[in-house]
Amino acid sequence: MRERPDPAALLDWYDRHARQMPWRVGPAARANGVRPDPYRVWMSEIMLQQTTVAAIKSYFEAFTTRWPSVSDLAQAEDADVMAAWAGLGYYARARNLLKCARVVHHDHGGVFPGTYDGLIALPGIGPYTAAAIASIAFDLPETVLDGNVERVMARLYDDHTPLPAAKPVFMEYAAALTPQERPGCYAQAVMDLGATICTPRNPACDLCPWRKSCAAWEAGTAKDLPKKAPKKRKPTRFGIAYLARRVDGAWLLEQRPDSGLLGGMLGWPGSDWGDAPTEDPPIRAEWRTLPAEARHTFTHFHLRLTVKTALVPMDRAPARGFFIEADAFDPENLPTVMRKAHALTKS
DNA sequence: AAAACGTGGAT
DNA sequence: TATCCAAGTTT
Repeated sequence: MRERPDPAALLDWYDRHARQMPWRVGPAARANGVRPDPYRVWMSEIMLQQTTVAAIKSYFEAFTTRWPSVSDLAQAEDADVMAAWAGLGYYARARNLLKCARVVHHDHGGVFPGTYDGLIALPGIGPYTAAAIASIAFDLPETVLDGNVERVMARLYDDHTPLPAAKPVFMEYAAALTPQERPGCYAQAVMDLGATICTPRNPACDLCPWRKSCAAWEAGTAKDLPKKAPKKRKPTRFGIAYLARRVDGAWLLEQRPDSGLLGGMLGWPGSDWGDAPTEDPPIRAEWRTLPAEARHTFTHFHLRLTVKTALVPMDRAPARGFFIEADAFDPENLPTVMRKAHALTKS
């Protein structure tokens, strides 16, 4: 007979195997009443949305060093924050990060709300992140349901209902297991379990503290769960990017509109991205087409970008965009697709 | 409620 | 090379 999953067994496992992260307070220190800085927890959770721990590492370090508190961040320039986020993706997160910091600074005295309802009212904080901050930073018994927890629940209950339709049910499973004791450790424990043991492929069931409680283990179906709705295939779009360099070395860039793809980021002026882009140079010049195109894949389409370059005189005004002096230009401040286009000019 | 929204690493 | 995947939110 299968046993009910025991939160205490997972907590015991976590006490021995908790991963260390720069924003975490380990189980031992927590037992002594130490809690993590809500600002750092929040920052980590926003960065971790659909993003791996490895990918955010240097960004978390850079952000928290440069802006040690939420009030510091609230007073930052938009352009500095967007530039610092460049390369991490999902740029709405950066815009909302700044919005959220400013609301916390101006409306909450620089102190994060200590409730789920207070947190979810903030920009960029949805159901998962509100529960994560409430539990991890404030030790409230809120239930986190992220991709890890969904996978763990699908397997514990051998539930073959495809995601995302299964989400409400998985939430019920997860909520029923959330303990009143040590909810902050528990939230991190169940996500650590999903990240290190109950992994998407080749789960390490032998090492799992919940193996005896796992219906999928019993049924031998763990590796096939969770089921997911079939994905749509990505279409290919085409575009043109115009990389103009002034004779003094300055580059012609533009700030993209706040909404939509790469919103709020710097980028090369270009055509629309579609089936057959039309020429639309941002400045009069003799344009040369580079032999290779920049290829990049976004969430929902592939892009093949034709890169055109030109050298322009000092006194010529652009129709779109603005020149950035060579000294002030850093391709690291651009989103990845724009970095790729720039890199092609150097080979 | 389905679609938009990035990127890099693993397989 | 193609596909999947990673601590989701917004519209």
